[in-house]
Amino acid sequence: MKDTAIVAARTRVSVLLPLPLAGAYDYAVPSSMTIRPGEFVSVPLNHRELVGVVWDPPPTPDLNPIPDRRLRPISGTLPVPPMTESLRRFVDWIAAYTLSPPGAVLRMAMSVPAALEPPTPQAGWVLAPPGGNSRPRITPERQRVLDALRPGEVQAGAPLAEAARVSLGVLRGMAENGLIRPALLPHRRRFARPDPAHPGPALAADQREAGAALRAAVAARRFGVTLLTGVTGSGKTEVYLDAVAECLTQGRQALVLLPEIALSAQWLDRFRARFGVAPALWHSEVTSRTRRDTWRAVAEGEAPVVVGARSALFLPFPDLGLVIVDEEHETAFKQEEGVVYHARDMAVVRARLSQAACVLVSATPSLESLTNAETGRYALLHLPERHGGARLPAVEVLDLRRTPPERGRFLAPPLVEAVGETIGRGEQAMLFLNRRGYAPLTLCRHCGHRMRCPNCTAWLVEHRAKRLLQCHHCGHAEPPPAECPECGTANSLTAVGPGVERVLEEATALWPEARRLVMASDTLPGPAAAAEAARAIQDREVDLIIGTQIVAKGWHFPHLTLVGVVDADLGLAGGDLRAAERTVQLLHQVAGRAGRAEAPGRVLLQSFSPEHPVMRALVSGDLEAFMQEEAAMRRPGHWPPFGRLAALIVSSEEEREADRTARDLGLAAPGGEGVQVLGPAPAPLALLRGRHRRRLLLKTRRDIAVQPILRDWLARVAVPNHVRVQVDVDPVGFL
DNA sequence: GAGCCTAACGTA
DNA sequence: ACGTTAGGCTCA
Repeated sequence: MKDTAIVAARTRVSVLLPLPLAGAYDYAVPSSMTIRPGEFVSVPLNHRELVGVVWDPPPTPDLNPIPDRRLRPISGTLPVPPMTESLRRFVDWIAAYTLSPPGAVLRMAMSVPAALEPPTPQAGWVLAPPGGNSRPRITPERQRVLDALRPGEVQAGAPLAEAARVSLGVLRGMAENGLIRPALLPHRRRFARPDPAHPGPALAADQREAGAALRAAVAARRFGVTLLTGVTGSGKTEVYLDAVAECLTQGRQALVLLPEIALSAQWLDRFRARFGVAPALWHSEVTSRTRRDTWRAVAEGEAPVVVGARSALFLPFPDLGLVIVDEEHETAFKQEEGVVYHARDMAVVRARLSQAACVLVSATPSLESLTNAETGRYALLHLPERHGGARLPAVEVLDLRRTPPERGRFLAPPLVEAVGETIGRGEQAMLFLNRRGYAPLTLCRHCGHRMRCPNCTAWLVEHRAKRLLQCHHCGHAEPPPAECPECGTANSLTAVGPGVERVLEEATALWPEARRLVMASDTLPGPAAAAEAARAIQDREVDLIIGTQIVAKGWHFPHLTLVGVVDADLGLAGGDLRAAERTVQLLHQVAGRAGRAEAPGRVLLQSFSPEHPVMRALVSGDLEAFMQEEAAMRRPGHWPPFGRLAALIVSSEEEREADRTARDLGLAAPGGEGVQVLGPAPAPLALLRGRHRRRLLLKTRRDIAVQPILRDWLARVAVPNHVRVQVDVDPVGFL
């Protein structure tokens, strides 16, 4: 049924409320009201008024409906464009796929309650028509106001007064004298329309070709997915911005999803270079006023392009024509709390339900997307080379067994030498270590006691600058004790292993003259700090960058020619299915920061196992072959993407309760052809935020859906209060 | 999600 | 007997 179909004849409708209820509730429609599906309505629930959305009749009618006479009436409708059918189906789809209550998903699409209220019209001033009997005096101040206002133009008081360099009192006086009159400001268009014809940067031949293919996909106005790959620095962004331009020409809206949007000032510069204006932004740092305006502008079709984090998927686009997921391999797209979903996969669904083109972009695509490209479900576009004279950096492994660092140090002599040479030449170097703080472990030299988090199965990380031992999982922090809490020996606690702070300390000793900058999430709080750091690096105010994974994300540092990876083996330990894939992706992205202009780049990987397939892939640069080996390892056991996986995480503050429920689930485990349950076993973080966690994994063949099996399974097991069973369909990272 | 009910516990 | 609090239930 189309959204526009009027169902005035209905006396009752289903209303989905943004609450974790099992389903929609029915309400009576007063005869004076015309209600369409998707309408935002205010309804009574218990003793309060709530805003919900008129939902479509459920496919199977309720066997035990509330009788009409017991229904409560809808109180009113809200003056907002109704939720589109495609967004309603998206909410239903995610709820069914993730086994979440639909209302919990709806809440994500109603995250800005203020946007649903009628906008308060803003007052301003307009020139009064000439004439009238009295001739008011025109002072210089008044003249400046008259000059600042064009005939018929309405301006708000504060900016008008500022433009005319007068106080607000002058405006009031002029109004009394009939020179100007109050008027309502026209609805301000806050989002400039990006101009698809704006002259953007010149594209190379292969970029133009890929751009044309994407344009054709957008112009088809049909659903389809394209995987856009290409080495780091090959200009993928400019290519997909071409697709955005086509989408604008088609008069439809475009959505670009980025991980860690807050840190992408450089990305916005590129957008501005292509279109002349900035896009609408959507992420957690956007202020409430802007959120409200953005939500409304999107709903009214006045924000043609939105760039945002994963939650932007739930914005009310009336005519979405293109969804782009940049850095599609990033695990940051996985939402781990509340409704557990993967934004990359949901972007594909959103595009399908909106008849839109979808483009997944990465220099290091996930095995999931590569496999979909191989089987023909996705189209594949590949940009083979860097442009502007830049070449891919040369990658070497530094064997730490043969050239170990000095005792108590973490940089091996060849790396120390390379960094010294690089900054000596006036170029920039980067040391990458994916670990915040000073040291990951504090150990008693006397008794071997390790400083552990009281709430989690984790060591406390020393942050020396803050004089704290911190847990990176729950936020627990304590000052480092003077003596060992176990054996009482004084001054016996030692820092073991490096974090970026400790690498900085070593760098300071080695190159006291070099200008150093640490980039980590806790040293760059917020987008402004990150943007400032990027500017300082681009303007060559920095010689040596020491950073965690935030340095891997899409930065363009033209003067950076050397990247040293302090611990390339980090991340390979542990039984994670995707550990190798993720390490290759991360290190390849980090390596890709080097040599993005004329000067060639060099990458040194410090490793204890240079023969590991991950190191070999990085050195050869042949990621394709590496991914094929990965595929060959996962295919026989039906591991993703060649099979399906769902995790049940059982957690409780009482260890025995968690164990008992996990065991009960294990006893009730489903089976049969192509269905397998692994566990229960302690979850990788067996204790997290004070809760004991057990995990079961359901693995099925690709042609078997996990949701009905999970629903059945959970229905057969009684879960006591205080025990939580969290369902994670398609888990990434085995937390 | 939030108010309301109930049960359990504490206090005089 | 009465007040307080925590947890569970229900909402159309």
